[in-house]
Amino acid sequence: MRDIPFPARSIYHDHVFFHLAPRSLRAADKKRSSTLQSRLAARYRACFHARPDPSQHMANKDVTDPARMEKIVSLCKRRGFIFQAGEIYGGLNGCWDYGPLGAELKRNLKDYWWRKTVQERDDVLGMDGAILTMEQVLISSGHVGGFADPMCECPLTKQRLRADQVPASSPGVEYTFLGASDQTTGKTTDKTFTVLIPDEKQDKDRSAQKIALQYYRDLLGKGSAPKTLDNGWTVQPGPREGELYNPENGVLLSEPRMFELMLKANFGATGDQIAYLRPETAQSIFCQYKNVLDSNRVKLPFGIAQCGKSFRNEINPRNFTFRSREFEQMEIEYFCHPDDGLRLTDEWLEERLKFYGEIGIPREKLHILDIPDGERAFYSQKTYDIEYEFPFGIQELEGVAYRTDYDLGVHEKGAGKSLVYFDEETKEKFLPHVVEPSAGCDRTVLALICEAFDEETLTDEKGKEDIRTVLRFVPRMAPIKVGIFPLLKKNEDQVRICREIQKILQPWMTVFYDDGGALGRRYRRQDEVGTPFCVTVDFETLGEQGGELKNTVTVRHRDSMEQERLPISGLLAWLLERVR
RNA sequence: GCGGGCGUAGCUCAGUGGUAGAGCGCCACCUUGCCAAGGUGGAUGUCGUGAGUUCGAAUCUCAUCGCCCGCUCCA
Repeated sequence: MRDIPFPARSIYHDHVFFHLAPRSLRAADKKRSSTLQSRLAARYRACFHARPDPSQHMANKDVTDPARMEKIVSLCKRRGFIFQAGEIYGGLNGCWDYGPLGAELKRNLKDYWWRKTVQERDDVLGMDGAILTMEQVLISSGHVGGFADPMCECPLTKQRLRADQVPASSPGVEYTFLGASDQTTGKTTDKTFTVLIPDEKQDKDRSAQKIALQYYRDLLGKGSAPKTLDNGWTVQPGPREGELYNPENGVLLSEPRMFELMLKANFGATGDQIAYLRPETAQSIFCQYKNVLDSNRVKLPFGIAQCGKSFRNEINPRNFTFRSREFEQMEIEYFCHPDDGLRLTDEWLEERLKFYGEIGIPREKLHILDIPDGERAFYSQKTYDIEYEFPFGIQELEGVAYRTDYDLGVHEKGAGKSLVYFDEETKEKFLPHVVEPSAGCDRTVLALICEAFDEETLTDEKGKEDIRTVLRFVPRMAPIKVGIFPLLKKNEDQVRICREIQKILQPWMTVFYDDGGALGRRYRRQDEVGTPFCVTVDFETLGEQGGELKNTVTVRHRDSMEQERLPISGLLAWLLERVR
């Protein structure tokens, strides 16, 4: 991908930059362009006071790279990173299993996050809450009822509209059609269709018939045969009380339906007790905030971190593991004095960006959105989205949200228990505010793979070209740290020494022994799964070429393909320094 | 959930009503003294699943599951 130079601009701190590499669009897809363009334009408005003309930077740069994504998905399956859940039964939509290498990768990410956020900080404690969640908790948080918007559907355009956002219709005449038939196929329908034609419209009967025919044409099949409106129609003044009409075409919308956004679990002897699978790990933290505080002698500001599974009934899982029904979150709820909330939100953003750098996602590939007023959740005073340039588009990895005292407030009220904090020093009593850096674990794993994936063209002495597929994980994320190979598998001494080296390294890191095929091929196999180092035991190791190189091995580097000679005795220390 | 496209070996795909295929990968043996594809042999499929039409279905029809694109949604 080519990058168009663009000035980064500081918006609130000198050290935080908005990365504005404007993404452009596939010229072939105009419809898509316009949506994306408007979305991007909105982002520019959101991020800048004085904004540059986005259109200047939109050209000639593909925002998506489906071919690259296909290769990544294929590699993931072929080498055992990620499989579709229940694949042999046809697969379960929106669910994925991590294979051997994927599990290592994900574990490395979670372990590193835990180490950095919990173990190496004095002010953050860990917890691990239950997945099954009481309905009461989620009623208080607003997940039951509150966030599930009733939606209506337009039978003509199939558009979905939020019932509470449909504007009132102006007075007119409501036509109800009672059915139609197709003269050639003989197909008929008695489905009714209702449309409101506003009073100011001329020739209402014709307008109503035209739109009804459009509806029945879609229903009966798109053949060219004329359709007839059977049974005529009825007319009454509209709009009727309590009914909603599509503002664009006047069509009567379907009854509002609630969308089930959470997954339920039934249990108890007769299965009539219900609980929800948590839609986020945050709620158990809020509910246990007081217990953690009381049992650990901590003072504000402090945080509680949790990593674990959450579940959402995604309408439309998509983009490989990016949007799944079951996913893992890495969340921190950082409790603080109300005066410190905004400052800490900025500090956490910076902290989290540092983290992404440490796991191998460069700052240039991250986009930070400062979500403007009106687009944030109503309780949030500040929200940053950290987005990554996936091959399928720029998508969110993490949100850093200043949630004020909303969460503790609703649980205090819902549970009827005081969650007020008493500051010994200032003698002040208050409900703590919360800053929440909430990261998607599976998304980050996907970002790690996407970022690491590379195809390198090598040219040998004869000028022959060869493509090397390599995953350039930073060593601390790599599923396998070291490959161990005998130069010749028939040489018993080489094999024995390899096994000895394996025993030395195994307690400290993942290693992989391989003696299959030519040595170069083994190197390439490890490149493809991102193993940063390979150790080869050869004839020098055995001391056959004079004693000088005895007990040394070749260490080969994944990225440069260069080699160096190291003594076996120093191997463990040398590797530990580089893989942690 | 709606509309369009698609589903054949581990992967990428060819095969449009008449014996299930190719390349790569994989396994075994040989060869190989440090960057893949040299030799010999081998395994692999209920053609996504189920029903229907047909003497006969990977191929046609319907349903279903899944994937991709677009809408919609994303606390």
